[in-house]
Amino acid sequence: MQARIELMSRVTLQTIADRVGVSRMTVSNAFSRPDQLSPELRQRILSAADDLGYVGPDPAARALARGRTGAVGILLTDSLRDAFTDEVATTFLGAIADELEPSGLALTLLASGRGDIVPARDVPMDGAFVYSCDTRSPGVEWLRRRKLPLVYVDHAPVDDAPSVNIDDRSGARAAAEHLVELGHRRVGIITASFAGPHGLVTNPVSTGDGHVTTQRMLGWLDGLDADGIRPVVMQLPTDDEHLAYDAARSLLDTVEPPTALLCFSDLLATGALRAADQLGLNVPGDVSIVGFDDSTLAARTRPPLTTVRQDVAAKGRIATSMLTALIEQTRAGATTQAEHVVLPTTLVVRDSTARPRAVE
Amino acid sequence: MQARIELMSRVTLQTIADRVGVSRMTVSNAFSRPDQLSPELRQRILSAADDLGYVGPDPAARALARGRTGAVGILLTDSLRDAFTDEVATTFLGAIADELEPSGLALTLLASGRGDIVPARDVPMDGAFVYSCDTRSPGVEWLRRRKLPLVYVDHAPVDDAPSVNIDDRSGARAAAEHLVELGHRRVGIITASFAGPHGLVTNPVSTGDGHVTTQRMLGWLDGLDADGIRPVVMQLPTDDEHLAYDAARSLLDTVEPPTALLCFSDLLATGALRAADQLGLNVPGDVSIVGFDDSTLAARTRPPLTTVRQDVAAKGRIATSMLTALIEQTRAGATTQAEHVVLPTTLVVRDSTARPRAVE
DNA sequence: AGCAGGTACTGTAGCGGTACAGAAGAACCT
DNA sequence: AGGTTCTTCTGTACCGCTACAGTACCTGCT
Repeated sequence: MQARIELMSRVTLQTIADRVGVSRMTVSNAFSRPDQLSPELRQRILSAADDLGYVGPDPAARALARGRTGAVGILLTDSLRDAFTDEVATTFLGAIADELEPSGLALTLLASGRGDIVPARDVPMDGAFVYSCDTRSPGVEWLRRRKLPLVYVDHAPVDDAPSVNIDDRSGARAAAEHLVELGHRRVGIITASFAGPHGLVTNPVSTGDGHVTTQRMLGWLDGLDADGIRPVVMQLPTDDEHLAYDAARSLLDTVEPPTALLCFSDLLATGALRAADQLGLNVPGDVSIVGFDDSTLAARTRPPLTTVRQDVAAKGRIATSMLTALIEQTRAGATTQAEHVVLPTTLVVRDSTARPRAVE
Repeated sequence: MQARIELMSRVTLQTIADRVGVSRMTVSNAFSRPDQLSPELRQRILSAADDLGYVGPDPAARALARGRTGAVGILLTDSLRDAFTDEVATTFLGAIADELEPSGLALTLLASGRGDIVPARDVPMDGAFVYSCDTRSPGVEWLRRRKLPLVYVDHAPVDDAPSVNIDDRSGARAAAEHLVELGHRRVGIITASFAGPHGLVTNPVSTGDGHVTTQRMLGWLDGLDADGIRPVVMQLPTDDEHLAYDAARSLLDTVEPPTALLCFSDLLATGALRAADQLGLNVPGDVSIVGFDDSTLAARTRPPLTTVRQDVAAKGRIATSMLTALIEQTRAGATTQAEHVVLPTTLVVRDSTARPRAVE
């Protein structure tokens, strides 16, 4: 117990220790390991701390000493604003936040960080989610280099780290097959890809695409190829309703328009619905439209959308338990084979798809 | 330069210093203050660091030494999941995230934290937003005790801390006056309050309510009182469309139903619209309905909603610049009078309000 | 009496950085 | 030559806390 000079300075464990006449360590224990000292002494310490206006061990100092911060990060490719506009993303975030709550971990949103401060590199955290990011994004690279426990979501699986995906390919395939079964032969696709070329695309599977984009495209092609159908593909730079509207207009306003449209998301599908409406085309009479995700939007459009359902909340829950487990494991020094979960998708048929007029 | 034993242990500044043959401080400078050493040496150090797989100064250690973490928190009363379901909240979060990006600060969502880990107390951060929280919530208390720079949003202003609010009261009043001017005399109110009693309420202004709830109620009453109108008030525990549906049904399905409904949010208003529809009542022919917020929902309902517009994005931007300024100030030791911003609200008249039949 | 086993508290040695005040030499000026 | 100023690097002293290995004393058992 060395009585340090007690200036007006900050109240620390030492301040309290000096006041009560015990060692700093005992004060620390009073806060962090109550079983290490007698209840009476602990009470004395706690009330002295209260007198001095001490709130509790400084989180930053504690983080350094303990080696953990109490927060996990989530890296999102898009600007964070976009993440908050997209219903699928917000649902996912909500599920994570919810699932994280009992563990007491906070969720830190990692901006891409222009300039010299890069959150993925500079923010203290115990682990992170990589959500729907480009594998080559600098943020991902930083997180990996930091050797943080990572869980990839909607992202091409990386060997050594656990991942959660949905079965995008099968879902897309089911959607395509559904159209084929109805008798459609001229099919348009409206998809979104931050990488690839935009506009009308001839070779729809490009290498630079995000995992989800690629998988869905492969699935659609799987379903169409069987019948030799070559779709017309419009690729948008983002998942935006207005862009989809324009794209759908230009696809539908031709001499021999597609009788059905496969869309990357329900949001794009609503744009397509609006375009059809604008052109005086009946859905599903003149053109069938299929979405993806089965967001709340899908059931509310007119007509309600045929779409591919994914369980976004489950994705969030599973990712979270994987991450907390991984953090635990890493701390314990254990090494387990990384798990790669793929959640099922199911086709939900509503009223936006029907047989094309020609075959009726 | 003391050559510490170099085990398989972690790579730190010292490891690199030993390797290159300079002091640890110089290595630190190579990363954090490039102007303090010659470009050549810096390059040597950086490449040595790269060889050793060093990512950069450990964020937790740096946070302790520098006294800042690079993240700000946001405390939300509701479960975080709710925050992600509500469009107003997500828009607000998006605006904050966006505005925060250039500063390189990350945004940490503070869960209320059951159990012994309380993020508001235990997570390292440089400041925080208190968004639409109960003044007496334990989270707020912890943040205040930590003496963190705080900005209150949609929260009763606290003297010493800056705050951002919208003019809820005037907005609500304008909505009420609009109905009065149209000739409505029997008015119902559907509001949400996590505190007060729920169901039919006789004394609509209770003390335990949130600031926003109280202000809107006062505004509505301001507008109705002038003409001696005593509204029927239904108070819901949360901002939920289904609850609003039920509430609206029970209000409208009576002998002498209100000819107009004032709703706490556009979301509640959509519930009310659905209820009217279900009861075979025409909006606005049989009943007028007014929302609040002017979210994207409002323009999309049938009929489009008359509502009170608030600029949520501006709220987020202003709150963010206030917080960053406050953090800067606090660091500089300056003390300024806390600013209390109130943003305007405006009535947006669309097609969900009209004169009541009786007076036509 | 002698010793194992608790319980309650303490001291030391970090955790991995950064701030700040030098120190040593080169460059510039009069 | 002597003084000033810059540039470039170094040493020390923390930041505030915790892990861990004691120490001291008390209890109970043989």
